[in-house]
Amino acid sequence: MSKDARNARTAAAILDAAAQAFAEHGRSANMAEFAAAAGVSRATLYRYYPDREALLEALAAHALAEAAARLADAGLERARVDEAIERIVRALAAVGDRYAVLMGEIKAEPDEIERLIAAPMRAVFARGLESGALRQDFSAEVLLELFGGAIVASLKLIQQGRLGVEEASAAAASVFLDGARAR
Amino acid sequence: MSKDARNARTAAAILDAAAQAFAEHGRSANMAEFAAAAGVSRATLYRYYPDREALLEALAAHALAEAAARLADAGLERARVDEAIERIVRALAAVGDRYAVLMGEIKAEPDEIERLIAAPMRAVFARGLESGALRQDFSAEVLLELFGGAIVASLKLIQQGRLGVEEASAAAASVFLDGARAR
DNA sequence: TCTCTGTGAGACGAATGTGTATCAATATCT
DNA sequence: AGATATTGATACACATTCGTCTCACAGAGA
Repeated sequence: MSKDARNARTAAAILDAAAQAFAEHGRSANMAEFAAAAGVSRATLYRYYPDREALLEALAAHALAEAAARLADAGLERARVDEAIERIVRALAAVGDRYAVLMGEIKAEPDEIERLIAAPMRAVFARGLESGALRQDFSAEVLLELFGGAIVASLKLIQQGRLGVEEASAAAASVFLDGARAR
Repeated sequence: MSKDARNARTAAAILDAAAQAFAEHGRSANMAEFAAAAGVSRATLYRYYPDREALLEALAAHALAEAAARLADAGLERARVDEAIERIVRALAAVGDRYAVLMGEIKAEPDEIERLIAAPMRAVFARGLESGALRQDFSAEVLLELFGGAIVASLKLIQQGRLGVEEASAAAASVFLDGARAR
């Protein structure tokens, strides 16, 4: 294996371990804990990520990229609005399952989040409002926020092991959708 | 004013200021910041609350007591299920508006939370399931969690100033209720 | 084998936050 | 006014974490 490839592999391994350690120890996880989780010395960790912020940034970028990829793969614009909403829940639940703790801590560019995550969702809701599939008495923004609440709730159910990913996604999508649908 | 009354007043003032500072500076607020927010020296702060944990505990107890009081005043058991759910949202939105940041940080006794907050809500949902007012395909636990997600979403809308307390409460209650109601 | 690169181990200084102690100044009570 | 309690300011010891640095060691490649 070339040294570049090995470096990239180590960097990725550190990132994966960091994500896990972050989920376990919470927001206050040390660089030492990240290093330990990655099976690497603290010195090495600093060689790959010059400081804590860089690590968190890389972590956020990683999670963001994965979520964006799943969302892009979901073919939202070609699906009916209610089907699209179900797909969004499933896509984000699958990713958020591993990165949920980052939610309140992310250092990613808000522009990127807006462009890759919020915009596609917003488009679905706008379409739903325009086509009359969604109730008209609340704005897309408000519906989007409530939808986010449902997703977060489903993530909690998943993390507590009370429901599987599929069940939790279905519950969140079904309840939200029945509530947000035009009658 | 007697010294006891004055002490109590100072303690309360510190607590109020701490709640505000906590909401502003977030989870990592210093004792120094709490003291400054209360217009009191750090030494005095330590005289009233021997350590950080004691302060946070008192803060949580305060918030919990207020939420519990509002919930108890709501007369949930005497209202129809959907009306009770609307009242819960309004009650918790009014309190959570000021204490939302504590959500993930509370040091309160889980028993107390269960007894004062979760149990009354659970009772409403159990009643709704039993009477057929709520859909039967999800457990009370799951519905409760999704309901919590809706409430948190409404708190976010309130804090961002995008909706008033009344509007946000109404939106959360209406969307959740339409989604959770039996058809 | 020799060299080079990456790594682990550990020491280190700087910064920050916590909780304690002291003392002078101020407000309150008698 | 005089005694007492409360406060602010300040200094301190202690712990934690961060980020840097050095050095010895092991493995890959020439």
